[in-house]
Amino acid sequence: MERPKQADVAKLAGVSRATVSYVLSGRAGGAIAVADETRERILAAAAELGYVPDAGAQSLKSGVTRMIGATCPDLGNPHMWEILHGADMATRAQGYDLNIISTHLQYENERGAIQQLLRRRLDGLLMTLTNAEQHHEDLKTLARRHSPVVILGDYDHTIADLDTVTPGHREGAAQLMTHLLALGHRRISFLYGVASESFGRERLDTYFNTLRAAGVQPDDQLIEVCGVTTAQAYAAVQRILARTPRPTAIVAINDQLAIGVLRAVADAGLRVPDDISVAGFDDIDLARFTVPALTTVKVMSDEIGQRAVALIFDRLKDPNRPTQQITMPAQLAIRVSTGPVPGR
Amino acid sequence: MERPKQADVAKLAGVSRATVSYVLSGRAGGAIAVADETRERILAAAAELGYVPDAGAQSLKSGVTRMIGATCPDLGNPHMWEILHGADMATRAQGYDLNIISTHLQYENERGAIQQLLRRRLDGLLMTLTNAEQHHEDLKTLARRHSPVVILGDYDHTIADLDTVTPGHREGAAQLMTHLLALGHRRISFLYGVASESFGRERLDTYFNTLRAAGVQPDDQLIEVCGVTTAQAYAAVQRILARTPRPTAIVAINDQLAIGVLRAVADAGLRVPDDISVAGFDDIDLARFTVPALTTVKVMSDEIGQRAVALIFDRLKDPNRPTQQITMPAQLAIRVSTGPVPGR
DNA sequence: TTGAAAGCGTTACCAG
DNA sequence: CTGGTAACGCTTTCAA
Repeated sequence: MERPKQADVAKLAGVSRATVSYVLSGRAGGAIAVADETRERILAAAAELGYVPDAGAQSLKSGVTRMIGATCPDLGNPHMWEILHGADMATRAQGYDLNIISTHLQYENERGAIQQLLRRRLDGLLMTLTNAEQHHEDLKTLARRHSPVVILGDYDHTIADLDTVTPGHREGAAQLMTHLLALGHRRISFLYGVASESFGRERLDTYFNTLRAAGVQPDDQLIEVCGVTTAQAYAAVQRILARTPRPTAIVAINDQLAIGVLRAVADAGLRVPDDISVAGFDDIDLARFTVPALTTVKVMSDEIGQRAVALIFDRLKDPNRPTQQITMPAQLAIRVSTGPVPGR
Repeated sequence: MERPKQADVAKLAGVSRATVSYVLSGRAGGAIAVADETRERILAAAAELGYVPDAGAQSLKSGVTRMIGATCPDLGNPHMWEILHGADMATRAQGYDLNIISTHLQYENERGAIQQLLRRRLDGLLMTLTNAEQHHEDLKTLARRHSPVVILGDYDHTIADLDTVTPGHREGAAQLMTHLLALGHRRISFLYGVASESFGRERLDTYFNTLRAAGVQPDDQLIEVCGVTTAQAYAAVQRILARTPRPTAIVAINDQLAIGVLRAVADAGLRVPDDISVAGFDDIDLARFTVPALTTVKVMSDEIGQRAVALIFDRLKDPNRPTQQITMPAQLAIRVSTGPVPGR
């Protein structure tokens, strides 16, 4: 038999298709009563044939797929899969499947994920957007329809009114800058390696604001833009170190880049933190294992994923509820890669 | 309108549903002819309503979903997402969607992925199995049906006859051991951090065989079992270093663990490679950026994903073709974490 | 308790 | 070129 269908099970068990449906969907026993003997017979027949209901046909009828999507902008960033892990656990807990969609930081692929939401009737979608502004139109439409979509990351709520879960990067950046200023650092370089200008902007903004509030005039020369990979960060550090006077600290916009910074600094014959301090964001698992261990802003990655999924299920329950904007707390994790400014 | 359907588009354009189907599926122009003017009208109507065809209904009809699944046993292992990246690109190139399913190294979740293949009618499934033997029954069934399934990793082909793509860990392990032996190492510890006893076994076997072939009697004391996380590797190294005499080299079963080894060795006040050599497997992106840079076995992660997807499409084209077992080449990447045995 | 039949949104065939 | 109609596999009334 190529692929047994409900009718085959019914025939083998000698009952009607309706009865098979009742038993297999677990509805028998409640409102619908089915003889125990019949029930066993159906179960046995299904097992014998290796029958598996066709989810497509089921959802055509029911309108739900029990499938939730989540975009991953960069499979190479450990921070993302920590979030995805939390999302996956929360999704499974409800008996749904999580479908991870890699977007490689590309607009078309992000758009493709929205198309999957629509075409494949995903019951929900978690999105990390490289550049939300580009998706203006689509997001407006999703918002208007109260689609079960949650945006992860810093997001300009005025683009379209959607549920969001934002890591506390802003708060964390302030803590980190305060920490560095207290150690006497004034020439602090910021390594801005992201996919688009708007992404991670909140960390850069906070960098400027905190400096100014401390009476330090920011120097645009100290902002170094690079790509998202560790290798690109490594290359960018060469440029940073060539500046005179040399910065006394480098803040990378995430830990993935900070790892490249640590290595580049070591290769330049400088010591961390004696000659130069290094810090990152996210507190990925590996941050504790770099040499030296990395000072970084801990965000609650796992919980971010969980909360986002919770928002999806909330909206599924009540599609018209007002949108929610959740900002997760952050906490500076001071390790050994940051220290007093040299000569102090 | 809640969700426009084909009929709505047809009504707005003033044509029949069949015509809409022809135009939207791009079949118009060939065997079926549709007036250009009509065609434009339909496209305009679809755009105006924001019509998106229902993939569930389409695949109920066509029997295909244009969706391929891929399990990821451990989102925390960079090697995996390098493979997934390759798979994703290859999948997209064919206009299919790749659906990444996280399994957290758990049997039930791996089984769940197989269920998704069946229930959701995935057109193919890439599987990395924690313990293939456990899946004996399911795999046999899949093989019998010539299901479009590809197993990634070292796999005992006699369990069930399936397509496989295997990283060249065996060959790489031999190269690595030869390298260490040539450097004078005899007490080489092997850090075996995997989800189950069968996983990664080929590397351990090769370790034993190469030692014996070199006339070195393996010492079971030097095999240290741990979990899959960097933190667990870190803890395991404490135990390894307590051995007397202390090993002169530590081989970790993958780079993710090797990073924990590097850090633990540094924390113990030992220098790599002067006091102890360290090596790993996979050559993840980060391996070049550890301090010191890690000697490791490079496997062609991206290509592994690509080849696996190619096997899926091959089978889709010809379901009954014989199975293929592909082993990808490996290459030892000698960096600075390995050196001559101390005192030589 | 069970069977018959309608319908979910789509495609594809067959007459007009 | 277009409209009607029969599937695709399933769930769910409604009667019996």
